[in-house]
Amino acid sequence: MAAPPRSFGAVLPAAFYRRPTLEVARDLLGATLVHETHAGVVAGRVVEVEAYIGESDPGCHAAAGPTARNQPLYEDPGHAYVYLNYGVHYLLNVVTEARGVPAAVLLRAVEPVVGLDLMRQRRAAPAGGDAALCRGPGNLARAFGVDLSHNRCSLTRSALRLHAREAEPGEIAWTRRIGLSRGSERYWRAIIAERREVSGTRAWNQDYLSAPRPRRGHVAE
DNA sequence: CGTTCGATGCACT
DNA sequence: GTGCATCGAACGT
Repeated sequence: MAAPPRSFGAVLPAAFYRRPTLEVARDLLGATLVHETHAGVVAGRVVEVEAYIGESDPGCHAAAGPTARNQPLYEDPGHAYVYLNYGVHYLLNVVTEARGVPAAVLLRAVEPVVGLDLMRQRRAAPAGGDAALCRGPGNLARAFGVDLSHNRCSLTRSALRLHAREAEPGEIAWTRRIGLSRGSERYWRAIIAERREVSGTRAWNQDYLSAPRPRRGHVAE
């Protein structure tokens, strides 16, 4: 069998997610995403996230108000919002703010830490090596075995969890969001700078050099 | 290095 | 019927 699972920080409590989304996004950098399944344990350190905040955010799935699909965004902070994108990839979000306030943080990339063999299996050993195993939100979900069955699951109680970071994450940079048809002008993507596991081109990742700081004020009423 | 394009399922109009 | 919070292969510079 594999080596005994190493210990991580404490599981992040619901109160962690019940805060302004940009603060949650920032504080998720360096946290550890863990998933235990019958196939084994995988874990990785979060290095890239994006915030989606409210019905006034054109990039947020709640931009047109509540629908059947985006219902989890309106529910309890600390739960997962998973959906199928482009008919091909599952994307994993963590719900933030408060009940009734549709907001979430998209997990876009982690640095593989535990269960690399299982990740390689699930990802069919991608070109780019281990740094690419969980680079990009679709790849991350695949490497972690996350699919629609994890929609609405509690990230504070289930086999899919986030653990508090145990060390400072390093330099954090805010950039424009990537890949959106609307809302890409907002600097709501946070990355740990200079990490090979972060997705996007050099241009996208250097965009922060002239970027304003993210605006505050997206707090639940 | 860069850009373009097809695959693919389903929510939404 | 339209349009994606993507990915990787294929091609151009």
